[in-house]
Amino acid sequence: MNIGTAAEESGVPAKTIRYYESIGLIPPARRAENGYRDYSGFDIETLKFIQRTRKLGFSVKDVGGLLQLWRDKERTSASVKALALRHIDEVEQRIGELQSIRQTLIDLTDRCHGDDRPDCPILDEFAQVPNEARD
Amino acid sequence: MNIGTAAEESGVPAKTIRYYESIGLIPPARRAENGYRDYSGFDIETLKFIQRTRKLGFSVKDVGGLLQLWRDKERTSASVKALALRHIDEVEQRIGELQSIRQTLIDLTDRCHGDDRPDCPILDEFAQVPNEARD
DNA sequence: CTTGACCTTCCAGTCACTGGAACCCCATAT
DNA sequence: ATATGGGGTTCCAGTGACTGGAAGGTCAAG
Repeated sequence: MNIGTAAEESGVPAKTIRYYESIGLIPPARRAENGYRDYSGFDIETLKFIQRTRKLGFSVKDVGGLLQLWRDKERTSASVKALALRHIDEVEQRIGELQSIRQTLIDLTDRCHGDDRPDCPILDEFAQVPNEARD
Repeated sequence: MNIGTAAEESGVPAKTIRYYESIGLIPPARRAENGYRDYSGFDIETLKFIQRTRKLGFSVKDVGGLLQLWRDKERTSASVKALALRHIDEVEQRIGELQSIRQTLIDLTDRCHGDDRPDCPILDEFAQVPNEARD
């Protein structure tokens, strides 16, 4: 199977497959006689695995770890769960930050009339003291 | 004021101030006789403005836009509000994505016993069909 | 006069791709 | 036979927003 077909089947762009090979996330592909990369059904499964974990926000490094655990039939489920739980922590951390940002922005935009006049509480807030010096 | 002091006062690292200058987000700093960058209180205000908007997740490009609006006394509050509302949309979008990721990961980890045995629903899910083919 | 803490520039690395140039290969239509 | 179009190959550069580090100049204190 050529890289284009592998890309289609796995959902990972051809360019990205080559990139994953170049950084060692996947082993170098077998080559056909003409020099083209040649992929098997198993390779596609690996690419799909990568695709799914990437979509769940795991870093490429973590995906590498997950791939190793996947291949290692002696792994403990605890080691996998630990990696996943750590990632959940990071995601929740980020959600919290974004929610705080969101609330601040909503407070600001609520106070801005948003018309033709130049005076704007949003810019005022960006320009003035952050919060506590208003007391 | 030297760059180190400006960094301290504004909260923007010296390295980052130079970077902002290099990409044109801020104009080239005045130079003292020894060639050192020299910052004024007004420069510090600008850096603080940048710091605050960056912390609210605006891209450097958007921060540039906000700086222009800030300097332009003829701007309309509507233009500022529009930029902010657009950013709120992006933030909410991202929060939604992360919440969906979080839920998926929690569902997965809940089903994983996390002990010494190798069988693990998390890896199974990453390896198997995504969702719909389970039906 | 030396030490250490500043400052300067410039280049490289991060993360995870993505775009593009320049080239090769292959099947089909003319 | 050949032109065309669509694969594939490599390698280099760019993205965003910094950050680290090397190599060197400057300055105040001991």
